[in-house]
Order: sequence, then structure tokens, then C-alpha cells
Amino acid sequence: MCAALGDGELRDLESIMTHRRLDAGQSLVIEHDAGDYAFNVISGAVKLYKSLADGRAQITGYLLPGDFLGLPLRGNYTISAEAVAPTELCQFPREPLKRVFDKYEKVQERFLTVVHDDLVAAQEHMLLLGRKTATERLSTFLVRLLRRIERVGGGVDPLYVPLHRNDIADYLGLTIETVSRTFTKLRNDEVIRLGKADQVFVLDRERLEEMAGID
Amino acid sequence: MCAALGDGELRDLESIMTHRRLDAGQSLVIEHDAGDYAFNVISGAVKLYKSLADGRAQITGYLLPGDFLGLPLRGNYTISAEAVAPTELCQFPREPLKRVFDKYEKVQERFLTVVHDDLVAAQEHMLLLGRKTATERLSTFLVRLLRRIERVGGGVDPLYVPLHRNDIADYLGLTIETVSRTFTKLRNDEVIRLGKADQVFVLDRERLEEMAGID
DNA sequence: CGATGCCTTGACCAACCTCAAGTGGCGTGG
DNA sequence: CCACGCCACTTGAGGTTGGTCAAGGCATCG
Repeated sequence: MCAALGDGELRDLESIMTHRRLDAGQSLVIEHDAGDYAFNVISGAVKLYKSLADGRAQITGYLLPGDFLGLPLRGNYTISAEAVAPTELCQFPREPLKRVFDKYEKVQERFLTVVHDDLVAAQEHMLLLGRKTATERLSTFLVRLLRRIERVGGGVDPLYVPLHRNDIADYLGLTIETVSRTFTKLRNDEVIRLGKADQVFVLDRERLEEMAGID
Repeated sequence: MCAALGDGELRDLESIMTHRRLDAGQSLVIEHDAGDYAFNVISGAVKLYKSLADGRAQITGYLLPGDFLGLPLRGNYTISAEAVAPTELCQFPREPLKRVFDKYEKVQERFLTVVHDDLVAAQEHMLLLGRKTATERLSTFLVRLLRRIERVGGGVDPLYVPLHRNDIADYLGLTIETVSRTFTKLRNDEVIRLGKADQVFVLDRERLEEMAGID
């Protein structure tokens, strides 16, 4: 987030920033609550989700270190967020952030980029949810996670999956059982090897990318 | 789009704008093409979609008069767009638009709002695609269309559905047959009445909203 | 060592998809 | 004006993917 910014901008941002720690399972923001803060993830993982009245939920995305949440723009949060692992973040109160925002055009530009990237990711995820099979969904999930980790220079052997089966299911629009069966299927096809539940070894990346049917 | 802007800004925008007309079925932009233009819809309807190699497609949204497409930011288009009815639009070449963009902070702010609204809509649509039943999907589609038309002061009796069954299917992540059957079901439940294929009379809006399971 | 939480596996089921045929409106041409 | 073909939509029968419900495995932790 802050990579593109200059010295003065960073100092202004730092002056309004506070630190926060969350345990796994702790809620960060709830849909419809007053959007008083924006956040930047330092470590850990956060899921973003929407729920129906009867408890069905859809995770629309998840945040890893470096990711941003809570556009300092208007009204209430439109989505809920909850830590899925112990998480550290920077917290920016909204009004001061807006002032920094107004002061530096660059900051605004940067935000526009962030939101636009989120929108592009959302469009791809809609294709997944609307048209892909269970195997394609899980493969896509793994491939995207791989690329995301690699982009920030992390190790991918093993690949640490930040979400539990339950959250993967809610992310991919499946049930936990189908996710589990599909992991097993990929293992039997020798495309991946399974370590502990949160570890996956990708054995045949090419085939995994094929199976993902990435457009 | 232009409502929030001042005189000078509008004049600058107009000076770079050109007009365009599309027939139903004509393509406007294709995913991965150079993003040389941005557009603002004046009349008609445009679908936005992503495709898989084998032809499966997912419509991620559709544009009605007033809507904007083609953030003047970076790189190539990330999505395809095609007119679904005769359509008029304003076309802005990218580089000049960027200059207007840089000149007026307000324009940039406005764009940020537009993109953010799109993102919020995308998150809601993901909930629909991942977790809702066919009846809930179609009801949600109709309720949202109702609200959208009402917001811009249009008539909703009959409600003109801008998409064909095929496109509704691709939008809702269903098949055309399921969409048709679900329309029939809503008719048999006396929640709607069907006129010509593109006309729907909403008979029991409250029940329709209930069936939509809008969070 | 039991309890708990998370994951896997199995048997069965249902929502939705596929494939196929039928309906109806509309424009065209005889 | 009617016959025809076309296209979009509807309807039906049967199949498949993924969901549901239930049981079992396997770590971790007190």
C-alpha cells in the first residue's frame, strides 16, 4: 500500500495510524456498521464475507499481508471481516485519513488502483462461482494463491493455505465435504500432495493450471 | 457520471468526447484488448462478461444509461462488453481523459466512487452466485432491476428486462432452461405476470423481496 | 486418556443441467 | 393475406454434480 508514497505522505499517515492485533476468529468489522476505520494488514490473514439471514455465507475475498481494507469514502461497511489467523494490522481513523487523502493526490490515485484491482479480482471470482466445477474452483484457488505468494517473494513448498476447509468452502461456493473430496481427488491424481491440513505440496503445477481452466 | 462535475470540467470532457452507436449484439470491448477508450452509456444496455476457453461465460454486470465503463488507468481491458440492445454512448480516448483526470481532483474522486460502487455490487453478486438458489437468484435480479430503474425515475409497470433469457442465465450462473422454469414458477406463485418476453409485471413485490433473500 | 476441533469418507438425495421436442410471435415472401 | 421459417422461449424426461446427513479418523490439549 505505502510503497508508492513519498516521505511527507508516509509521515502524515504514520501520525494517525495505530496498531492492532487480532486472534484467529476475532471480528474486525461487520457489514452495516459505521465505517470508522480503514486497515492495512501486516501479518496474518483476514476473510471478507457476506451472509444471508439463515447463515449461508459467501467469502468474497481474503486479505494477506500488505492488503488494504475500508476505503475511506462513504457510509457504512458493505462487508464483514474476520481474522482467520492471528493477525497484526495498522488502523487508520477515517476522518484524518480523508484529510491525508485530500492533501495528496498520489494517495487518492493509489486507492483508486487498489479498489480497481479488487474489482478485477471480483470479476474473475464471479466467473469461478457462476461457471466452474468444483475441481476447477479448487485448482483456481490454489493457482491464484501460489501466484500471490510468489509475487511477494514467499515460499510455496509447502504452500501454506491460509483458510480452513470451512472458509475455502465459503470462498468457492461449495460445502466443506466437497472441498475435502476435491482435495482428495487432486491428491489421487498426483497433482498435489497433502501435508498437515494447511500445507499443500504442488507436484504438477502445469496440470493444476490446466485444471483451473484459467480463462 | 457527469452530474457531480463543474463547468470547466464538463467542457474539458466534452472536448475529447465522441459519439457512438451500437446495434444489439455488437461488441464494444474485448478482454485483453488495449484499453484505449472509456465509455459512458447514454441509452440502451451493455453486458459485461468473462469467458472460459470452452465457451462457458459469466456476465458480471450490465450497464444501463448513465453507467460508466473503462477506468482510464492501466493496461488492457479486463473484461468484455457487448451491446444487448441498440445502444448510444459517449467515448473518451484514454490519454486525453487521463489529462482531465489529473487536472481535476474532483473527477478522480468521482471515478473512485464509481469503481467502489461496482466493487460493492460485485460482492453482492458473489453472494448470489455462491450461495443462492435459482429462485432466490431470479428474484434478486428482478428486485435489483426494479430498484435501479426506480432510482433513475423510470417506470416499472411493466418492468422492462434488458437482458434475454440467455444473458440472464449467464448473469445468474444458471442455464437458460432453469431461468425459464423459474420465471414460470414465479408466475404460478402469482408473484409476477409475464407479458412479452422482455416485460414482467410485479404483482407481489413484498413476496418477491422475501424470495430474494436479500441478506 | 478422554474431549474437542477439524478433516475425511460413505451412502443417499435433490437441485440443477443436458438433451430433446414443442410453442408462439414476428418478419418475409409468395 | 397466408404460409413459412426463424428465433426466443417453454416444457419434459432423465442424468449428474454437488449437497445432506451420518459416521469415523486423527491430531492437539487439558
